[in-house]
Amino acid sequence: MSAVTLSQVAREAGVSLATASRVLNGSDRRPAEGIAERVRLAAETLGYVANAQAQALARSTTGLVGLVVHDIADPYFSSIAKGVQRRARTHRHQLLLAATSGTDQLDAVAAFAAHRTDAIIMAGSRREDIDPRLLTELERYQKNGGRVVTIGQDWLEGAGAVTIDNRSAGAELTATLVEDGRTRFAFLGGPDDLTTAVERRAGFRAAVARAGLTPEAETVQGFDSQGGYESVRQLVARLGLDRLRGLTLVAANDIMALGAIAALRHAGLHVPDDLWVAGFDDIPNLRDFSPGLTTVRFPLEEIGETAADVALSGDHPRVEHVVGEFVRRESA
Amino acid sequence: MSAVTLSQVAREAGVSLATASRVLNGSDRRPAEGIAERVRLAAETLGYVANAQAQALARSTTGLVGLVVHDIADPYFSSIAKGVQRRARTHRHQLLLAATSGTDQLDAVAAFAAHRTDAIIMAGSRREDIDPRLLTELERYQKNGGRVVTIGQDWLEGAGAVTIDNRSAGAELTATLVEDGRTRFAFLGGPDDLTTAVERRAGFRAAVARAGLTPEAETVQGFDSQGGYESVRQLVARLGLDRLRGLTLVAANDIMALGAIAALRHAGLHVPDDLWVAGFDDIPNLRDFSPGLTTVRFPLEEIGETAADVALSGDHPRVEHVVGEFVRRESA
DNA sequence: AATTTGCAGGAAAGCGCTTTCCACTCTAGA
DNA sequence: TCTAGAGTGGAAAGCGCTTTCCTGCAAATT
Repeated sequence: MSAVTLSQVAREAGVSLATASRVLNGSDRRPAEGIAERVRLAAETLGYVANAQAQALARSTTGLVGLVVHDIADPYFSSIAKGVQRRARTHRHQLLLAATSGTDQLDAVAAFAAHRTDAIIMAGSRREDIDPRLLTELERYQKNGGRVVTIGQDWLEGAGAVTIDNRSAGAELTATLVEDGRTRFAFLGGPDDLTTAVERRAGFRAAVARAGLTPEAETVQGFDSQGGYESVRQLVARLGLDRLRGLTLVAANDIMALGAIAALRHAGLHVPDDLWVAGFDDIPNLRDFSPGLTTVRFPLEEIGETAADVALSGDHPRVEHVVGEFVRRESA
Repeated sequence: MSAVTLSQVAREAGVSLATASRVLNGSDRRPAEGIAERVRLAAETLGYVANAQAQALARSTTGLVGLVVHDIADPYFSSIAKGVQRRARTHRHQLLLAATSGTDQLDAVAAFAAHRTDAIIMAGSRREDIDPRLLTELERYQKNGGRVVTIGQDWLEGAGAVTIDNRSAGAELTATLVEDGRTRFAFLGGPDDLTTAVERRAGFRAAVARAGLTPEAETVQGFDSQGGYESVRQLVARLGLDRLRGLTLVAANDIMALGAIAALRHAGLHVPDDLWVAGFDDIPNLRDFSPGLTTVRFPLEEIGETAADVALSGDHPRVEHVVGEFVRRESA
């Protein structure tokens, strides 16, 4: 990547480097209009494009913000990413994206640190047992002036956060269903080390217990459609079709709920005639799905936007709290 | 973002800058193991993290690859992004993401050029009338040694590409349906300036004409779920419910097809009992949807991977061609 | 008329690295 | 024993910018 440099432009315009820099790349000192015009013309004819790396080095700020997600193809994360991207743009920042399908958040953070992003947004659902090296890396990053904001919970000292009240969401969803007169529940859960999944289940359990009930089953599967599907197969195997009737299945997220409904359909059970299913998140395009999924909405894009704002604007370690909103549709 | 610098490490280790650089940041010259060990220790204790900006400046290569998509929350693009991200990682590159919901691809490309990304992947569906300034910008970028690869069609001289045969896909899908004995067709189309949408429609038209038939309607709407929904409302208004029965609706993509099916459901029509619907792409999680959507599969993640490979490996202006695969499900 | 201000453009010192030379030591060949 | 050759580590010149001073000039002040 060679390219026209600022000094070529300066020479062409017959001015110094300093002047060229001042007119082209912003400064509080504005050279005289005549000169400025000459510089602009020279830049235009030569096709000058500022070198962001050099600028970053000189200014010691990069205009980059890093986002780490688990799986960018998951609508949950892609919605958040969309929000982040939108606000990053208004803050005149570029988005560096890392999808860490595995446990390699560490690599991603290290890469972002190397690129000296102005901020890092951690959207990957937190795992219960955080890799201590991740913590070390993030703390060092913060000490060097980098900002980090976590989405989900507020788990890092000195970092901003957009917290999501998964526990209450789980409890309220379940309580509402109890009020509907439901008495038999099962939870289709995600992996035990995923905080989001764990908290939603905790809320579910609390609400069920408060109603004096006992869940008939709890599964532990992947946090995706496949996980929902497998959960149902497991339930069918363990309880049998008949005992599934009349059950209310609370899935740890919408995607799992969708997978569960598909599995139920394949098993010959119909939602909501035979049993009920609810989820969390209210991912996009749920409206196209039938039966409409009863869920707890979290404004995903907005969460992304807020995260970007927290990361990129004035008062830093700020934490914004997001609560879910019960959305009643046909499935439960 | 201040941080520990290489020269601090060098001083701590009692060696020169050159040696420290050679030990820590890769070089064909490997300093003696004793010295190397000292440097590594110093780096470790000081918490050194190489400054990618400075490295980029010195090496004149950034290890960045830019991806521009229309809407990262659209499963079509997020799947591609997932593939790109995965391969970028194996090529040891970081992903710079720009979502240009509007016409501002130009800004995105300019930003990528400023950041001296090693390559730019244009996944945003091409518009029929390309902004000439976009072309200029991309050509300059290429002249400076940047690689660009386009996804969809091969519309830029000197660029790599992963071409998608939308026209054939449209034709084959339709032809297959004709073979099934369908005679009455309608096309639910995307915007007229979106090449993907236009080509799929062209294929559809050709196949219908070849069968000696005439489409009963063609709509022009957004390329999203909403567009599919609106298309159906329009059809209902224009043709009436009765004339919709027995029709085969070919939507310009899966998302539109899903929106269409939802609209039909709301209108009291059932797929596939009353009429049929088919789409394109085979986006993820379609399996959870009922009725299963008949579609033409394009391996989205794989397309992303290929694009990244074309962008980042040996022989450049390479073009890979992707053809769709008919997938029969219940909806048509 | 003599001085101070105010502001302009330019020279040059970094920003944190990589890499080319260079000087040097040590081994091996004659 | 002498010299060529093979390696070593280090000095220093960039990479393309920003920004601090500095100098010089014209306008403003007495």
